[in-house]
Amino acid sequence: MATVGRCAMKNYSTDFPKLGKVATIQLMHFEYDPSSVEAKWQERWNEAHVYEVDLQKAKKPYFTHVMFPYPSGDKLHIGHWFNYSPADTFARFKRMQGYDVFSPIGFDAFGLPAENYAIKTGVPPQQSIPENVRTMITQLKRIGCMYDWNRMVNTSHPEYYKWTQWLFIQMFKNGLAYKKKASVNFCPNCQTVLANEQVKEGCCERCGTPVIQKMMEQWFWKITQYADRLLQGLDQLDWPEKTKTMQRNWIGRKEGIDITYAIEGTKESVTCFTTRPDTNFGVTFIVLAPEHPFVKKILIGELKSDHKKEIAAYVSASLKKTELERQEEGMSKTGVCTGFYAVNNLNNTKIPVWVSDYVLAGFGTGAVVGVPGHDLRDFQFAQKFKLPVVRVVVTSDGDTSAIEREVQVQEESGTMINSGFLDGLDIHEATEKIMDHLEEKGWGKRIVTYRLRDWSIGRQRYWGAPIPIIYDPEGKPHAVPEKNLPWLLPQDVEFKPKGTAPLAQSKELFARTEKIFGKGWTPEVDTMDTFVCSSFYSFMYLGATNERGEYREPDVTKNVLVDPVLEKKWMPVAMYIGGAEHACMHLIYARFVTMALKDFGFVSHEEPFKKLVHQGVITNKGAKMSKSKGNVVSPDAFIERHGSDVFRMYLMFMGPFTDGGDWSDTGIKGISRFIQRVYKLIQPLGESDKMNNKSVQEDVSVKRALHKTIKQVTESLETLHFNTGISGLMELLNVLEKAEYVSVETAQTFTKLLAPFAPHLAEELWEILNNVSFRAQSRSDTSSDFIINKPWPSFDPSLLVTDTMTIVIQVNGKVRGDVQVASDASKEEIIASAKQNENVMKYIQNGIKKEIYVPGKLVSFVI
RNA sequence: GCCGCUGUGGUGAAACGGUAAACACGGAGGACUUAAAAUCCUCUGCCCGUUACAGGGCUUCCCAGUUCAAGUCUGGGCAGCGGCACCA
Repeated sequence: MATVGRCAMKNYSTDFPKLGKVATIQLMHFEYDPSSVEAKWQERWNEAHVYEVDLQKAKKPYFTHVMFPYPSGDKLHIGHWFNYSPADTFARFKRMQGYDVFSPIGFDAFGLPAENYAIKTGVPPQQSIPENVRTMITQLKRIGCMYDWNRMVNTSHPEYYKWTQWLFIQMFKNGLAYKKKASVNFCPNCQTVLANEQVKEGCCERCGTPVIQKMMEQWFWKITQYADRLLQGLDQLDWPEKTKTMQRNWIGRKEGIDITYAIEGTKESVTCFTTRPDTNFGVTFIVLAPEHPFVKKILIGELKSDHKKEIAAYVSASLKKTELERQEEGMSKTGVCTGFYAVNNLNNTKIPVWVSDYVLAGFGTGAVVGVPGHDLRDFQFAQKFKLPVVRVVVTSDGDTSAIEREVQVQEESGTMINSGFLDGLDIHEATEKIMDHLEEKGWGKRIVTYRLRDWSIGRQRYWGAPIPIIYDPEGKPHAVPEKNLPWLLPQDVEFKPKGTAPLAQSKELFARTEKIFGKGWTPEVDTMDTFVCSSFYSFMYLGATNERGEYREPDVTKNVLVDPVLEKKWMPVAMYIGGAEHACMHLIYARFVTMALKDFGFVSHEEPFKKLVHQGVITNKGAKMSKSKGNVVSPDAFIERHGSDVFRMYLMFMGPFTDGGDWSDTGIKGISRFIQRVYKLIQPLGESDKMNNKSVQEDVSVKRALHKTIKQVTESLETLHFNTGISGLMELLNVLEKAEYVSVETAQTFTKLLAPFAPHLAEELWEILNNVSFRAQSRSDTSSDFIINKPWPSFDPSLLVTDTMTIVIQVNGKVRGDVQVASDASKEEIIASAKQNENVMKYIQNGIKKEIYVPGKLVSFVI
């Protein structure tokens, strides 16, 4: 129809509608044109700085943000929208509830995704990243989120990364950063070391290449020192249980004992870690990891072994295997005998010492006792190499070993046999008793182990914050003095990875180091893992001052990472929203760094995120959307056609926020219709003088429906059930459309309820309704202020009570009818009238055994 | 293998232990239109029954249990998803 866009062209001025328009308006078919209206309000919000918060003056601080994106070359995809728009709806709701909501956004601009994009396009990251950031800012602004753009952060900006470097220096000074030669995960494709957390199923988290183990001199941060605190802190957090469990499992605290065995005919001993010392009488062999020091001594000839050749071949072969190959070998065990024997002091038996790569160098002591009677892996090893199997536990069903059924069962209960002084004891009692015994004799020592490894933070890549370390001519590391920060990322390097750290090629970096520190001094050439940059960015938001990524406190020598007053006031983040995939990466690093910063005295809180929510994943035909699969759905076409409001509402309406779901655009029409219908209902109110007609009264049922909706939408938003919130608004719209008369007050309240979901349309309608109110001189909300600054409506509980109510009648649990009664009817009256129901009477003829009345709900007869 | 989550119409989904399927999509029929789109109205879980109304039976992955009453609580299966995994 020709009127498309017509409404969009008028009404933007605050001029009153001309008289005489009323009659024609009712005949016209109005359509809402989102593209111009959304642009208009985005501009006005921007001009009025509505979403900027005065952090000092704010009275009811509410700090919320989403996990910031990395600026790769791709545009914002559905996943971003599914994360950001519901988060924004929640932030708007909180703001209307009267909180000073601080909702910033930034860019995780260092690291592999950004750098890989640069490598692919051949454009250096220092050039392409700012471009991508600019594009993404434009796109983010089109969503219409209430971001405080004055406090944007960008981790690749020197103003930011000097604080990343400052953080490293604090870690170094406090003994939490150290360099050591260790077997580390290495991705041959990305040409860099990876942290344990960044290896998924033996492959690189970023590119999927099988990861290999490499001995390298690397920088680590001592996250293991915080293992127990990271574990305990979880109990206080309002986080999804699933995420807390994942962190608990990742930390993997285990209590056990280190038992030391003398090796016959040598002065050597081997220490094995076990959590099941109760089965120690069943030990028939010992297995060492190929990297174990005892094995090394054999290889260098310090210990004489007849099997040296086989051992050497085995060790070199297994060191070449990738993580994936080790895993794929699965159940088939390999290994070689060393020819040495250990002595089990408990029963004075001689047990052979073997080498096998099913024992991991990095866990426990890198040596285990083989208990083939009660451990599947040991059993398989024993079978393969014809080693004896001894059973020492009888389970309750009389089975001496689960192994007999070819399944590994970690007995939860059972009784000891074949175990000397432990015989007859329950396995738990036996565990305690033998640990006491071993400690008394000096053969063992109770110990707690963790699965958690120290965080390997060095990367042999270009696009990251340089590690602020310099080496003196003796090779001893020193921190770059704070006054020399930012320790700039050199520009004179080829950024494409070649297996060595790109910074090592920088003449400028080496010259700079010698110039400042003297001849013979050299710089560290690794850069930091991007997860270091993102481990403290919430604090950085509080110190950011503008959209260019500059900060309030540029001087790192003052050690003020964040203004302590602001930090106390705003942290921890009240609501943090982002993907569950960060459960054991970013979310554990950020907690560790916050704890360390607290211990160093720079911040007052120990946990960064008080409440955490994960949005679900949007898939396409069941598969995760990814560029490589070519199944990424772009939001652009939908926004072009329906506008941001409709698109974000559709994403919220699709299903529960935390569930995600499979993408399909079949329902977006429903939301688009809803938006049009809302406009069609409310827009004419702004043009007519209908509301001045005092002879027409709004029906009480309309008020009642309105208040029911206020309650429903408020509760839905509080619990992030956006889908049911929207359906509540739809139900109300259905009522309003059928009503003969809708008051301006009702329309205003409806618009407020709509505001967090469809902010642009709500502002538009608010403006329209305010013009009317102003003319009518009858409203208090007459200012031309934004709807986002208006208070969230509250409901009147008395309006939720109706005069009559429907009581359902059940007989033996089956519904047999219902009855209308007055709201204030007594139990007796209600039961009496229930018995009068014609259909019910058929069933209760033979007498009633029991009568149950659930107030306001139902009557249940048992016959 | 271990840990966690999920399972409801043709579809996305609702449902303080209390009328299962709200809201929406899709579908069918109708109105308007030269026509299409858009819009509006009616119907829409399955089966029996009736000209029509009434009625009745069945139904939330499967099997038990608790309860006047179970999608919801308990136990045991099955299926799917996610995390961890040769971790001693």
